[in-house]
Amino acid sequence: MSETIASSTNSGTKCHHNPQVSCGDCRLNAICLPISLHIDDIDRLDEIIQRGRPLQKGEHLYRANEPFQSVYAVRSGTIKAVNITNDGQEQVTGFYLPGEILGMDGIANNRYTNSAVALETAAVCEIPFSRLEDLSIQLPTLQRHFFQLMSKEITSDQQLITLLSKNSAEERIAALLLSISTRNHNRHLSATSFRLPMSRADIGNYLGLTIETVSRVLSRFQKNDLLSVDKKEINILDMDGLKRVANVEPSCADQ
Amino acid sequence: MSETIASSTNSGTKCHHNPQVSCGDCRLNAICLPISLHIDDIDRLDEIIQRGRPLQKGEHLYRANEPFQSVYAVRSGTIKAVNITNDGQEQVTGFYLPGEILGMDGIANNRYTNSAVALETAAVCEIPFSRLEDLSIQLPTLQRHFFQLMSKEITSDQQLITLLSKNSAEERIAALLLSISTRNHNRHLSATSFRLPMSRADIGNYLGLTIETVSRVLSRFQKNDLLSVDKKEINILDMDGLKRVANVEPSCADQ
DNA sequence: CGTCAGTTTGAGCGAGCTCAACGTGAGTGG
DNA sequence: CCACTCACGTTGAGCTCGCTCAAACTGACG
Repeated sequence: MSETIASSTNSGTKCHHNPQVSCGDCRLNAICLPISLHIDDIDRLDEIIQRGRPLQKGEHLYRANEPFQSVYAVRSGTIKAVNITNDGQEQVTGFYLPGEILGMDGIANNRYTNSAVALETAAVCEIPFSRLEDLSIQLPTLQRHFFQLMSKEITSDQQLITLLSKNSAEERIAALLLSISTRNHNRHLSATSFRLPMSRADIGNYLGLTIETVSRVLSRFQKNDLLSVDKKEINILDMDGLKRVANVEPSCADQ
Repeated sequence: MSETIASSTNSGTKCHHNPQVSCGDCRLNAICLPISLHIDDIDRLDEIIQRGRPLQKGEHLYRANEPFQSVYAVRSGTIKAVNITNDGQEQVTGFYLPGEILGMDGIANNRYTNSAVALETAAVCEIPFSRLEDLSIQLPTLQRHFFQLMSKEITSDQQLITLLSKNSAEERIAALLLSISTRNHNRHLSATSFRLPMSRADIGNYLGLTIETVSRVLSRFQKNDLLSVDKKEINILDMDGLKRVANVEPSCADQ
């Protein structure tokens, strides 16, 4: 495992948006692309990764239909992926938190099918895909890991399909809250107390609901003492109750 | 292109379920995994592919939670992928027609997350994944193509997410019909006249609708002279009208 | 002939949408 | 400092699309 590497080297600059930190030093390397790579191999991956200035809230990382060049790892902040429908509506297809990879939709046709927009100040690592392909040939572990990442995107998209097709408004919103909670926990943040990075409109769009319904359901959850809501601050008070509402067995959430 | 290969070699056995046909001889090799591979490379791919007896209607190709070993290319017939929810309901996440690849959901955790069930007598090519990985390292074109296939699965899942989240029952059903039409056309079959391989229940499950709604919408389409329906036989009478209902620009459908 | 799975059609209901009003807080400019 | 705006969120009232429940039809098969 590579977790020991992160703490053994210098980590003087603490700001999460800092573009200087290499993969070997990154606190996310246990859940990001470098997972299970050897030390030397992490350095080789590190060499192809480009780190630019942070994105401001609302700024595009890429736009649908642009030529595909790279996939991106979120370093800090949150990015949403948005699909533009034929009649001009937007569909949010995913929220990407630190350590998660986006842009893989662009591989199929060498054009992104989604747009990616920062929901708050966010820093990303750009991974030029052609160089990742080359490196994958030399490092079978990396090839396998990237296959797994894409497969994970497929399974989480299919989870969302199921959610949209089968579940009520309450179940959808509970499932999203639990998903964010779990992903925070995996990043060693609080599973019960966090700030939603996205607006009610984004939540509704993602879950196929109106903002009014999102608002009403959150109010209802609060009334039932499942959680407390203050604008975007969420405090889960009754985790098991929330899981019961989401129809999820007590141990897991989606993604 | 490899299309010329198919017709230049012997194709004495015409039955689509025939397990003897190699990739080089297969009439689907222009849209299946061998696409854009060189002749010699197709033979190397062919060596790792296993072809068993056809599946009967209702038979499982694999089940959710089984250890992942292989991905599968559909050779004939139709396979549906089904996700089992926590509370035991089934969600159809995709229909796979000849030339299409399924099973990629299993890569992430070395277990299938879906079950795969034959909707009619169907033959598949089994592609052991570990051998595909090895070959991908030796054939960069194959690696790239498999990345593209996975990406295509992601984009088509996201199309479905958008459909479920934003579109009415009529739009969803029109979109599905157009998708099947397009995919038939790509396989050099009629785009306007075909047999639905799946039941109303499967359609409804896939599209997040009840069987009653599916039936009513199809009746309405027939009443409006968009198509004629006779059990599972579909005849599209007004393609542009159907595309208008689906909110799709005249040239394309999903997947 | 009965049975059974799949499908069609009708009648009434309800979850979530639409429309509308109001509340809140941050920013801006006098 | 207040007045104003603007984005975002909350809450209420009524409506609608698709669901539920129920009945009847069709064709395949023993």
